[in-house]
Amino acid sequence: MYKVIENISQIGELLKDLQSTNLISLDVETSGLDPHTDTLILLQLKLLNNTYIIDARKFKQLDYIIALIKETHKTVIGHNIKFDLKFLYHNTGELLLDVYDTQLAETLLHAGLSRGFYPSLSFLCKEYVGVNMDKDAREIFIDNADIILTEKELIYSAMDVNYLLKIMESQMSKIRKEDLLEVFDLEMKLLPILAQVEYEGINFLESVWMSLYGKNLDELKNSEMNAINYLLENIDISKYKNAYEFSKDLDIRVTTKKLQSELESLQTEYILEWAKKNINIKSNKQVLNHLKLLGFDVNSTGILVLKPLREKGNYIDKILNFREYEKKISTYGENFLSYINKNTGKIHCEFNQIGTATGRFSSDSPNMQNIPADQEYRKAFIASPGCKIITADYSQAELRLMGAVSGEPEIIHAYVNDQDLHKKTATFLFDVDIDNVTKEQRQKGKNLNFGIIYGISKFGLLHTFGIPIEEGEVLLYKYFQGYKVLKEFIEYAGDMVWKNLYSITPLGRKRFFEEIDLFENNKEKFKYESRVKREGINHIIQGGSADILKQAMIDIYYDNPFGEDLKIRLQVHDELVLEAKEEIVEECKDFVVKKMLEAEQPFLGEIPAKVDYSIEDYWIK
DNA sequence: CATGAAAGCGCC
DNA sequence: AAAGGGCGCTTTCATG
Repeated sequence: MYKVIENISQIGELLKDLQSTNLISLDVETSGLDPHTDTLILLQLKLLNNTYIIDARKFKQLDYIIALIKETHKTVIGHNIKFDLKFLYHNTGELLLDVYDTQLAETLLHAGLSRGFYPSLSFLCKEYVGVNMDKDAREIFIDNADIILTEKELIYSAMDVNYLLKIMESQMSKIRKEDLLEVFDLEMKLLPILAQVEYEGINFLESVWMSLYGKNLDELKNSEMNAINYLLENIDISKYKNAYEFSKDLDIRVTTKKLQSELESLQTEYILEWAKKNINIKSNKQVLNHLKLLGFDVNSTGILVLKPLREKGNYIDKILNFREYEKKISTYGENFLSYINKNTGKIHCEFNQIGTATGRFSSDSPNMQNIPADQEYRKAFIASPGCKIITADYSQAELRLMGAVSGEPEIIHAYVNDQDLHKKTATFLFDVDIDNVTKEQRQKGKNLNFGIIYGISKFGLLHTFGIPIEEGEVLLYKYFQGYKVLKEFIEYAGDMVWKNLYSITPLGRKRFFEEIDLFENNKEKFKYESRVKREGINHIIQGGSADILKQAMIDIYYDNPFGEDLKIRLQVHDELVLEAKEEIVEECKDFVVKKMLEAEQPFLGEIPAKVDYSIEDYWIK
């Protein structure tokens, strides 16, 4: 059963229980998803076998309770607890730091498995406790801040904290069995940091963004007109009897019989006018037909296919030009303003700390990890008054880590002696002295270096860089003649991944692969085996690098001597964006860089860790 | 009309 | 034999 708490006189038993246990199951009910604009309605706590439901609208000493839990270092168990932390932080000013998240733990235990796998609370209750949770309490409270509580709401709310401890215990035994304790610990320490980062958001200067929008909107319209005009001038309209014939060839959808007959009666001289209005070059299906009419032999309109065929002023040039602006206007235009928080005026994206199979973050609402790298866009994300933005990123984190985990002496030697690794690779590829490497040769060296991390083949080199198959084959051969130990490592690691059906980062993060028994044929099996090896090897490097930046974030946060004067704002895979008080920004930068280097160095052996940084009024690399 | 897949492309 | 890793957002298009 449960006990409802509405005022201070009712907390005696709760305080007594707090002295007897270190484990608290916790959940909140709110009127919506945004801590800045929505209302905290209930806080449910389960300690030992007692469930307390605090009506946060009436109970005035919530800050006291949360501070007590925080200061006595109780472990707070929740499901997607980042959400709860943000609401509690907003309502009490206290950020709980000792947490266990059942959802995050489950994600960690299944990293890489079954796409779209979503560990909901009801799923875990069924899985670990064998209980069917018939209804989610959350929905009852949405947009219902003034709800009058009846037994129904209270029972549902109590249910949400009822099984968390049991789930945690079962998960912990799995975590130990899988030897995931260290990475688990890393994730749980990171979690509250992200709650605060998301809660605080980053300043956004709408005027900078919208002046780009205005400029790009003109460019978009021009480029669209250019493309359509070019198309209509370069295909033979006279061969079509009427507009319907033309629409079929262009694959413009004609959905009704009525429209069809109208088009059939539209004679040749009116086709152009109609076409100008109805051709949609955002439709790649249509563009593919345009290209065929213009004599290009292509089966896709993707940039990798089109780029080699691009010539200044031809249709492909015009389409690619249009697409560039279309992206800017649609994803990075007016729509983006809807992410400005009504209360704070800032952007509060979500960071999903195990948003990927490899252990990298993902970001959404908005995705702050794919904002155009142009200075002009990033200038819209600015420091608060009296503050500066520090941008700090690892230099070639993945390549350094690849050198270290493989033990490849040539890579180690290059970094130890501060050589340009891409140039060094070029010396192997083209049998030249490092001082005589041309720009083009260095570029190919770079392509190969990154390609290797991704498990590229000679076909991939053709597809991505247009390097002919024969040349690609030679380049790969020479690459591995130069980096023999790396080649051995890749082969060994691939065999291990395929044998174990998981791969593992230096910190111990695992990425799992499905066991598939039944293959239709050897071809299918070979295909899967290749994929597992490729993705598994990549996980060691990509996931290993992710571990390092996560560790750095933890060290920066928990050792921060500057308090409120230094804050993490964003994370972009190998880069941190922070904000610091102007007067002490140099010291803050030194501290951040030091912590990042210290997090990376233990994984690099002899290879020196390296961090680049900048200090500006806005986000810039 | 709603929904989901696919294509395409922004970032590291 | 297959043929570069990891994401999220926007648009079109097919389906029910």
